[in-house]
This record gives sequence, structure tokens and C-alpha cells, in this order.
Amino acid sequence: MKPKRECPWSLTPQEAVKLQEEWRWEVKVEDGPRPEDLRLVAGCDVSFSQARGMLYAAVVVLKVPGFEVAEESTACLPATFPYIPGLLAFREIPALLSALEKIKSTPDLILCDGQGIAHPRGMGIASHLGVLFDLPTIGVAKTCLVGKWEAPGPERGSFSYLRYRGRVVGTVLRTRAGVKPVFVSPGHRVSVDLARELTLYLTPRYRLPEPLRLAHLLSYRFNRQG
DNA sequence: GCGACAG
DNA sequence: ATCTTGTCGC
Repeated sequence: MKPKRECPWSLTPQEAVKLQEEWRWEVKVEDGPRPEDLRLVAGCDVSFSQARGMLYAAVVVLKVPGFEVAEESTACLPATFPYIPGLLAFREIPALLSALEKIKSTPDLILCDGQGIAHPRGMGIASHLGVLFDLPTIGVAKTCLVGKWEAPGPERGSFSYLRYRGRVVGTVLRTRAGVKPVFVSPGHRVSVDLARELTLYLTPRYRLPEPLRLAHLLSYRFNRQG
């Protein structure tokens, strides 16, 4: 895959914030692909080695339904930009781009580890990646970055809305009974409720959606040099 | 000023 | 995210 537009990555944190404030107007929160329309779904994740100062990106593309692996790719880059809450994209996306470049197919949807529009400037890593490729993306995070929410019911599929500055920016979704919920927000070209439906559809067994779970395993094994 | 803060 | 082993439970 190749990005549909360019983005400067050697920025200071202040410049990165400025870029997010410009790009936020490119994000489209709207209807997108229905679960039954999906054929290929990609999951993206990045792990970090403190000892080596390196980032290990992994992309797994799954066929849907069935969740067979269609493609996998990894990339390893030195960590330059620091981790700053709200600026995760500038730390992780360069490594993810290297991995995504090696993917030959074009997925119908990309799932990212982190937030979409549930972000101080509406530009989490999933929205950033969505605008770069102009593809539907969803952010699935394990913890909250911004907003207020109530605990969803205990059964799989229960959810509550995540509200930030008077707006609904995502959902807190129970993907599996007895485990902590995940924070789902639109990245690009999906709505809040569609993002939740797609995420649940792609999470048949474990806490995390299958594409993300497999991408996480791959990046971790790559990190450990397995 | 104080607290919060994806990975 | 990483540093790190075993252990309890379905």
C-alpha cells in the first residue's frame, strides 16, 4: 500500500500539534462498510524495546469472514519522537508506514491500537492513518485518553457512549464477558455506531479484535527476535 | 495552579 | 510500551 498523501514526520511536538489542528478537518465521520461488505481487514500494532530504542511495527491482513491470514508484514525503526499523550501518531506511524508499504492488497478497513477521534484534537493515530490512506479506520484502545463514560453492562456487546466536550466521540464496548471493555472510536470514514458494530463483529473470542490481537502477537515476537 | 494523560 | 515468573482459574 502507498499513502494517498504525504506527511512530514521530523517535527517538534509544537509543530505536530499544529499539524493535527489542520488535519482534523480532513477526518470524515460517516457511514462506511457494513460487516457483511468486508473482505479484507488489517490490524496494526507497534511494540517498543527500551534496551534497543527500537520500534517494531506489525501489520496483519485477515480475510473476512473466517479470519484466515491473507498477508503479514513487519518493520523495525529507531524510536525518534518521544511518547507524548496526544502525539502517539508521530512516534509510531513512521514504523507502521514501513510495514504497510510491504502490503500488496488494499484492505477494506484498518484497525489501530489507540484512539481515533476520541482525542484532544480529534486526531488520534487511527484518524491520522485514515487520512493518510483515505481508507476506513477504527481506533481500538485498551484505556481511555479523553472523555467521560459509564461502565457498560457485563455481557458481550454491551456498551456506553464516550463523551468529550459535549460530543459523542466513541463507545466503551464489552467485547467479552468478564473482561475490561475497550474504547472504540471512529478513525476515518466510519460512524461511532458503525465502528462499534464492526469492532464487535471482528472480535469473535478474545478481548481484542482478531486483526489487532494477531498484529500485537506478531510485533511482540518480532521485538523479541523470535 | 492541579490533575489527567492512547502506546 | 517495557522491565519480568509463576500462578490461579475457566
